[in-house]
Amino acid sequence: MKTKLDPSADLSAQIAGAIRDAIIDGTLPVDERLPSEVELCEQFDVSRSTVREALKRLAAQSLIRTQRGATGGAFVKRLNYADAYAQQITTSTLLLSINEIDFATACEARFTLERACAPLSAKRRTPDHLATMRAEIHRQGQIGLSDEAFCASDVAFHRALVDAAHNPVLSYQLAGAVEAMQPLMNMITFTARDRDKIIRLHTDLANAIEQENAVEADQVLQTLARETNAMADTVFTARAGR
Amino acid sequence: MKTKLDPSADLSAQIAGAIRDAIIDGTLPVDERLPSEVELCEQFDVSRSTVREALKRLAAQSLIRTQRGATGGAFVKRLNYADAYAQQITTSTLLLSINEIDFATACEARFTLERACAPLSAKRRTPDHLATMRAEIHRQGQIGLSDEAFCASDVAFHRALVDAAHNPVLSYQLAGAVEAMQPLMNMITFTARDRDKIIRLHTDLANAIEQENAVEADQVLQTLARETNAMADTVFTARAGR
DNA sequence: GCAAAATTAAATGTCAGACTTTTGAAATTA
DNA sequence: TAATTTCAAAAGTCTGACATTTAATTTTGC
Repeated sequence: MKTKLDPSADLSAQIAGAIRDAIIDGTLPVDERLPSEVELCEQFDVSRSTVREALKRLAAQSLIRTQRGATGGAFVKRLNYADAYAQQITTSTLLLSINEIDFATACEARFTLERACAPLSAKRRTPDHLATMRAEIHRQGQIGLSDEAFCASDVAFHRALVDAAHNPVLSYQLAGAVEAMQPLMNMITFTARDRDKIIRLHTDLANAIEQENAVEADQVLQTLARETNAMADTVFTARAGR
Repeated sequence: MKTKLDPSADLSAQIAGAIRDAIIDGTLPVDERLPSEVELCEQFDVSRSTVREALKRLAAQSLIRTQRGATGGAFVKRLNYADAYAQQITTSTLLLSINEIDFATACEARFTLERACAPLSAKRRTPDHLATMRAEIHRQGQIGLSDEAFCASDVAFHRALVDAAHNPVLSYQLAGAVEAMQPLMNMITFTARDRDKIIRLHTDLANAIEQENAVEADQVLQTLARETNAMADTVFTARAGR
């Protein structure tokens, strides 16, 4: 079964597109083995290099995995959350940095999404998630903690808050927003007073979630959003002044 | 400057990773030309096929674009929203379908995110967005409209609602959630009465947004979420019964 | 001298064929 | 029967060639 391609356009992109479509619409189910490279050469009437370039494109999108050896080949990959996260985060991070999204916009998006999540988290949180949140709060209070480590802990704290909603789709969407902001957050140097303020708000938030108090959690998140913006403003105006 | 690679692992993946890192951390700025394929061969001490496979991986993630000809080469691409959307939607769609996310979970995520957006939309909506919403409502009322077209219009309506918040990061995040749900939505056949109900709620929602009434908009969205779940339940239990 | 046309060079795109490495299965042997 | 060897299929890599595209350069014609 020869499949026709447009010889004037990029062949490997066309082949990758054809296979991608077959995966998305279910023609090629998960764990199905694709034809071998040589068979694909014959099917599309191209050389092996071209087929291989197409397969690498698909591998880069986590659509296939390959195995070497006798029973090896390219298989439709069961896309897992870890791979999807990783891809979403590179894309989101680049989108923010390249398109010069300002801190306020990214911050608004992040806290808007988190506030949406909070009522569900308050209702469904388990001791496990609360423990993670408390542990991160404790870490944030340690002296000598670098700004990067503080920000990383901040991400972990908010991640736990989101995961507590027990909705994998929400977790997936929000992970992108929160993690993509990290490079922006890392531009800020937090003063000791800033950190204290954040830690206090985190504690309030954890308490509200523990008490299943969605209204209180929402208010804390609003305050946290305002404070974060204010801190960023201070840093950026000071930097612009020099 | 030779860069060392681990010869036991996938070479093209390592090269792609090295270049990707350089792009993400800003070492390679937007529109910068990468070394030519031959130069990359020398730098990494591999053959041209391997270099090309690495470049195709990067192209698949929209990190580079290539130009042929004398002054051509591979350039760091300015990632735009359209490309980022497209990638996010393929990933989200696959994640939902492959991991058997149930309708209720996806639906909850979608409406939770939309409800987060609604207050901002109510505050910032322009006549333009309202006009789009009204136009889609009108289309949804046309007789003889196929289920697919109805769903597509539904997506367009909610997209306009989200875009009215005037936050590109929110639009980006939500587009993934809403569009990824479309295959699930397309499994549902809406009865005429269902459509009427949805159209009435859409009208209420557009009115609330027009009147800048965030509370009302939130309540309508909650109702819409409940109704959508109920309709899906009816369809799925009926299907399971047979 | 200037504009159009032809040439050239550099880069990606494609192809063909060889060799290497991995890996499971089959054949052989103790 | 169990361990070992052999084999074959498949992906991974390399080399070298040719095709195509594109901009810069050179040549030509007036």
